[in-house]
Amino acid sequence: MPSCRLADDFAARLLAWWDEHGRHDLPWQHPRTAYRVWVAEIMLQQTQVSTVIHYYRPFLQRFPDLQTLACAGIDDIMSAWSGLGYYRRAVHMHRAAQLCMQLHKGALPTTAEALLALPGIGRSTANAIISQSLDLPLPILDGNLKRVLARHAGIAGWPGERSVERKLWLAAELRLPQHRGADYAQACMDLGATLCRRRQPRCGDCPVAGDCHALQLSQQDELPGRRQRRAKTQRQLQLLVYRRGDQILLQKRPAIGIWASMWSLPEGTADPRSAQAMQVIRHELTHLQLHITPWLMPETAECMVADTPLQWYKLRESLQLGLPKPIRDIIAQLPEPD
DNA sequence: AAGCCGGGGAT
DNA sequence: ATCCCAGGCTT
Repeated sequence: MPSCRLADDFAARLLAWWDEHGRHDLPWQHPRTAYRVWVAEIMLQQTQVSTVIHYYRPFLQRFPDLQTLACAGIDDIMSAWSGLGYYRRAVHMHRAAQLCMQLHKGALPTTAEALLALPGIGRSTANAIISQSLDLPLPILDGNLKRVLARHAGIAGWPGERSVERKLWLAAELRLPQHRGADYAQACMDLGATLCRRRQPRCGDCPVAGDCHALQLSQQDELPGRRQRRAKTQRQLQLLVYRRGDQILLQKRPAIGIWASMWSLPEGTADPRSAQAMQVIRHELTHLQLHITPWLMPETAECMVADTPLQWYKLRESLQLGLPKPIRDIIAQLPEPD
């Protein structure tokens, strides 16, 4: 069967390359327990290794096992997550940990199906956890693999499209080895991260360049295809800065929407006759552009009643809470109290 | 199928 | 400025 030859060749060459040139010292590789791999995989969703590196060890120090995470308060978890972005991941992880306490005797389940049922875990993440912690060969399809496979198999189109994604999953399955599932998953990602990069791929060093479709046709720069880009919607955000001596008033964001469940500055409208507009901050997200106007409220102003919790914090303490970056920046540039 | 959800790094 | 990153969830 030709597909077996493909799998053997591809995986064997990749593994041989990885043994010598791969990354063997990432913090979640030692030991490769399910909990440690899970935390890493969630942090790594849409987030680069170079960023996650700074968060992973402190997070594990604070939440060394699944039970600790399940029993922790969401504020503690959000604080540890602060700066990583996509904060819903932290909420999902907390809920997943509690579900594991109820349904799986306090451990992560050991089948992809059961993992898939947990919030925050899709097919790729489930397979990544199983393959790495149990050393079983299962296909994964993250940003690295989408690029590697689109090029090696010559799959055109934007991977966000269903039809393209289906082809990519099939290509991933066809290349699976019989053994060394954990090393193979890591090898695939290392190939994408270090050689088969978006720009300037190092095809001269690639172990699977010999039968790479993109290289044969010089299509490395065209594959994978890009999404059609759209204009970002613009959104205004008015934030209120209430000072009381060395304290500042913060408000919990709603559980849905941007910065879900995080502490932030209260949102509302200010009277420009009494409040002082600070410098407008532009904050880019994937799908929209925020124009944030912070309003310095007069000291005598009363804060309106809100539908989410309000809390006074000392300036210095507030910066330890885990605030969205623009909020941190606004607070950091406030003048010190007299 | 398309929209939503952050922040940082590279170019 | 623009693109991309160890994606998944919701509508």
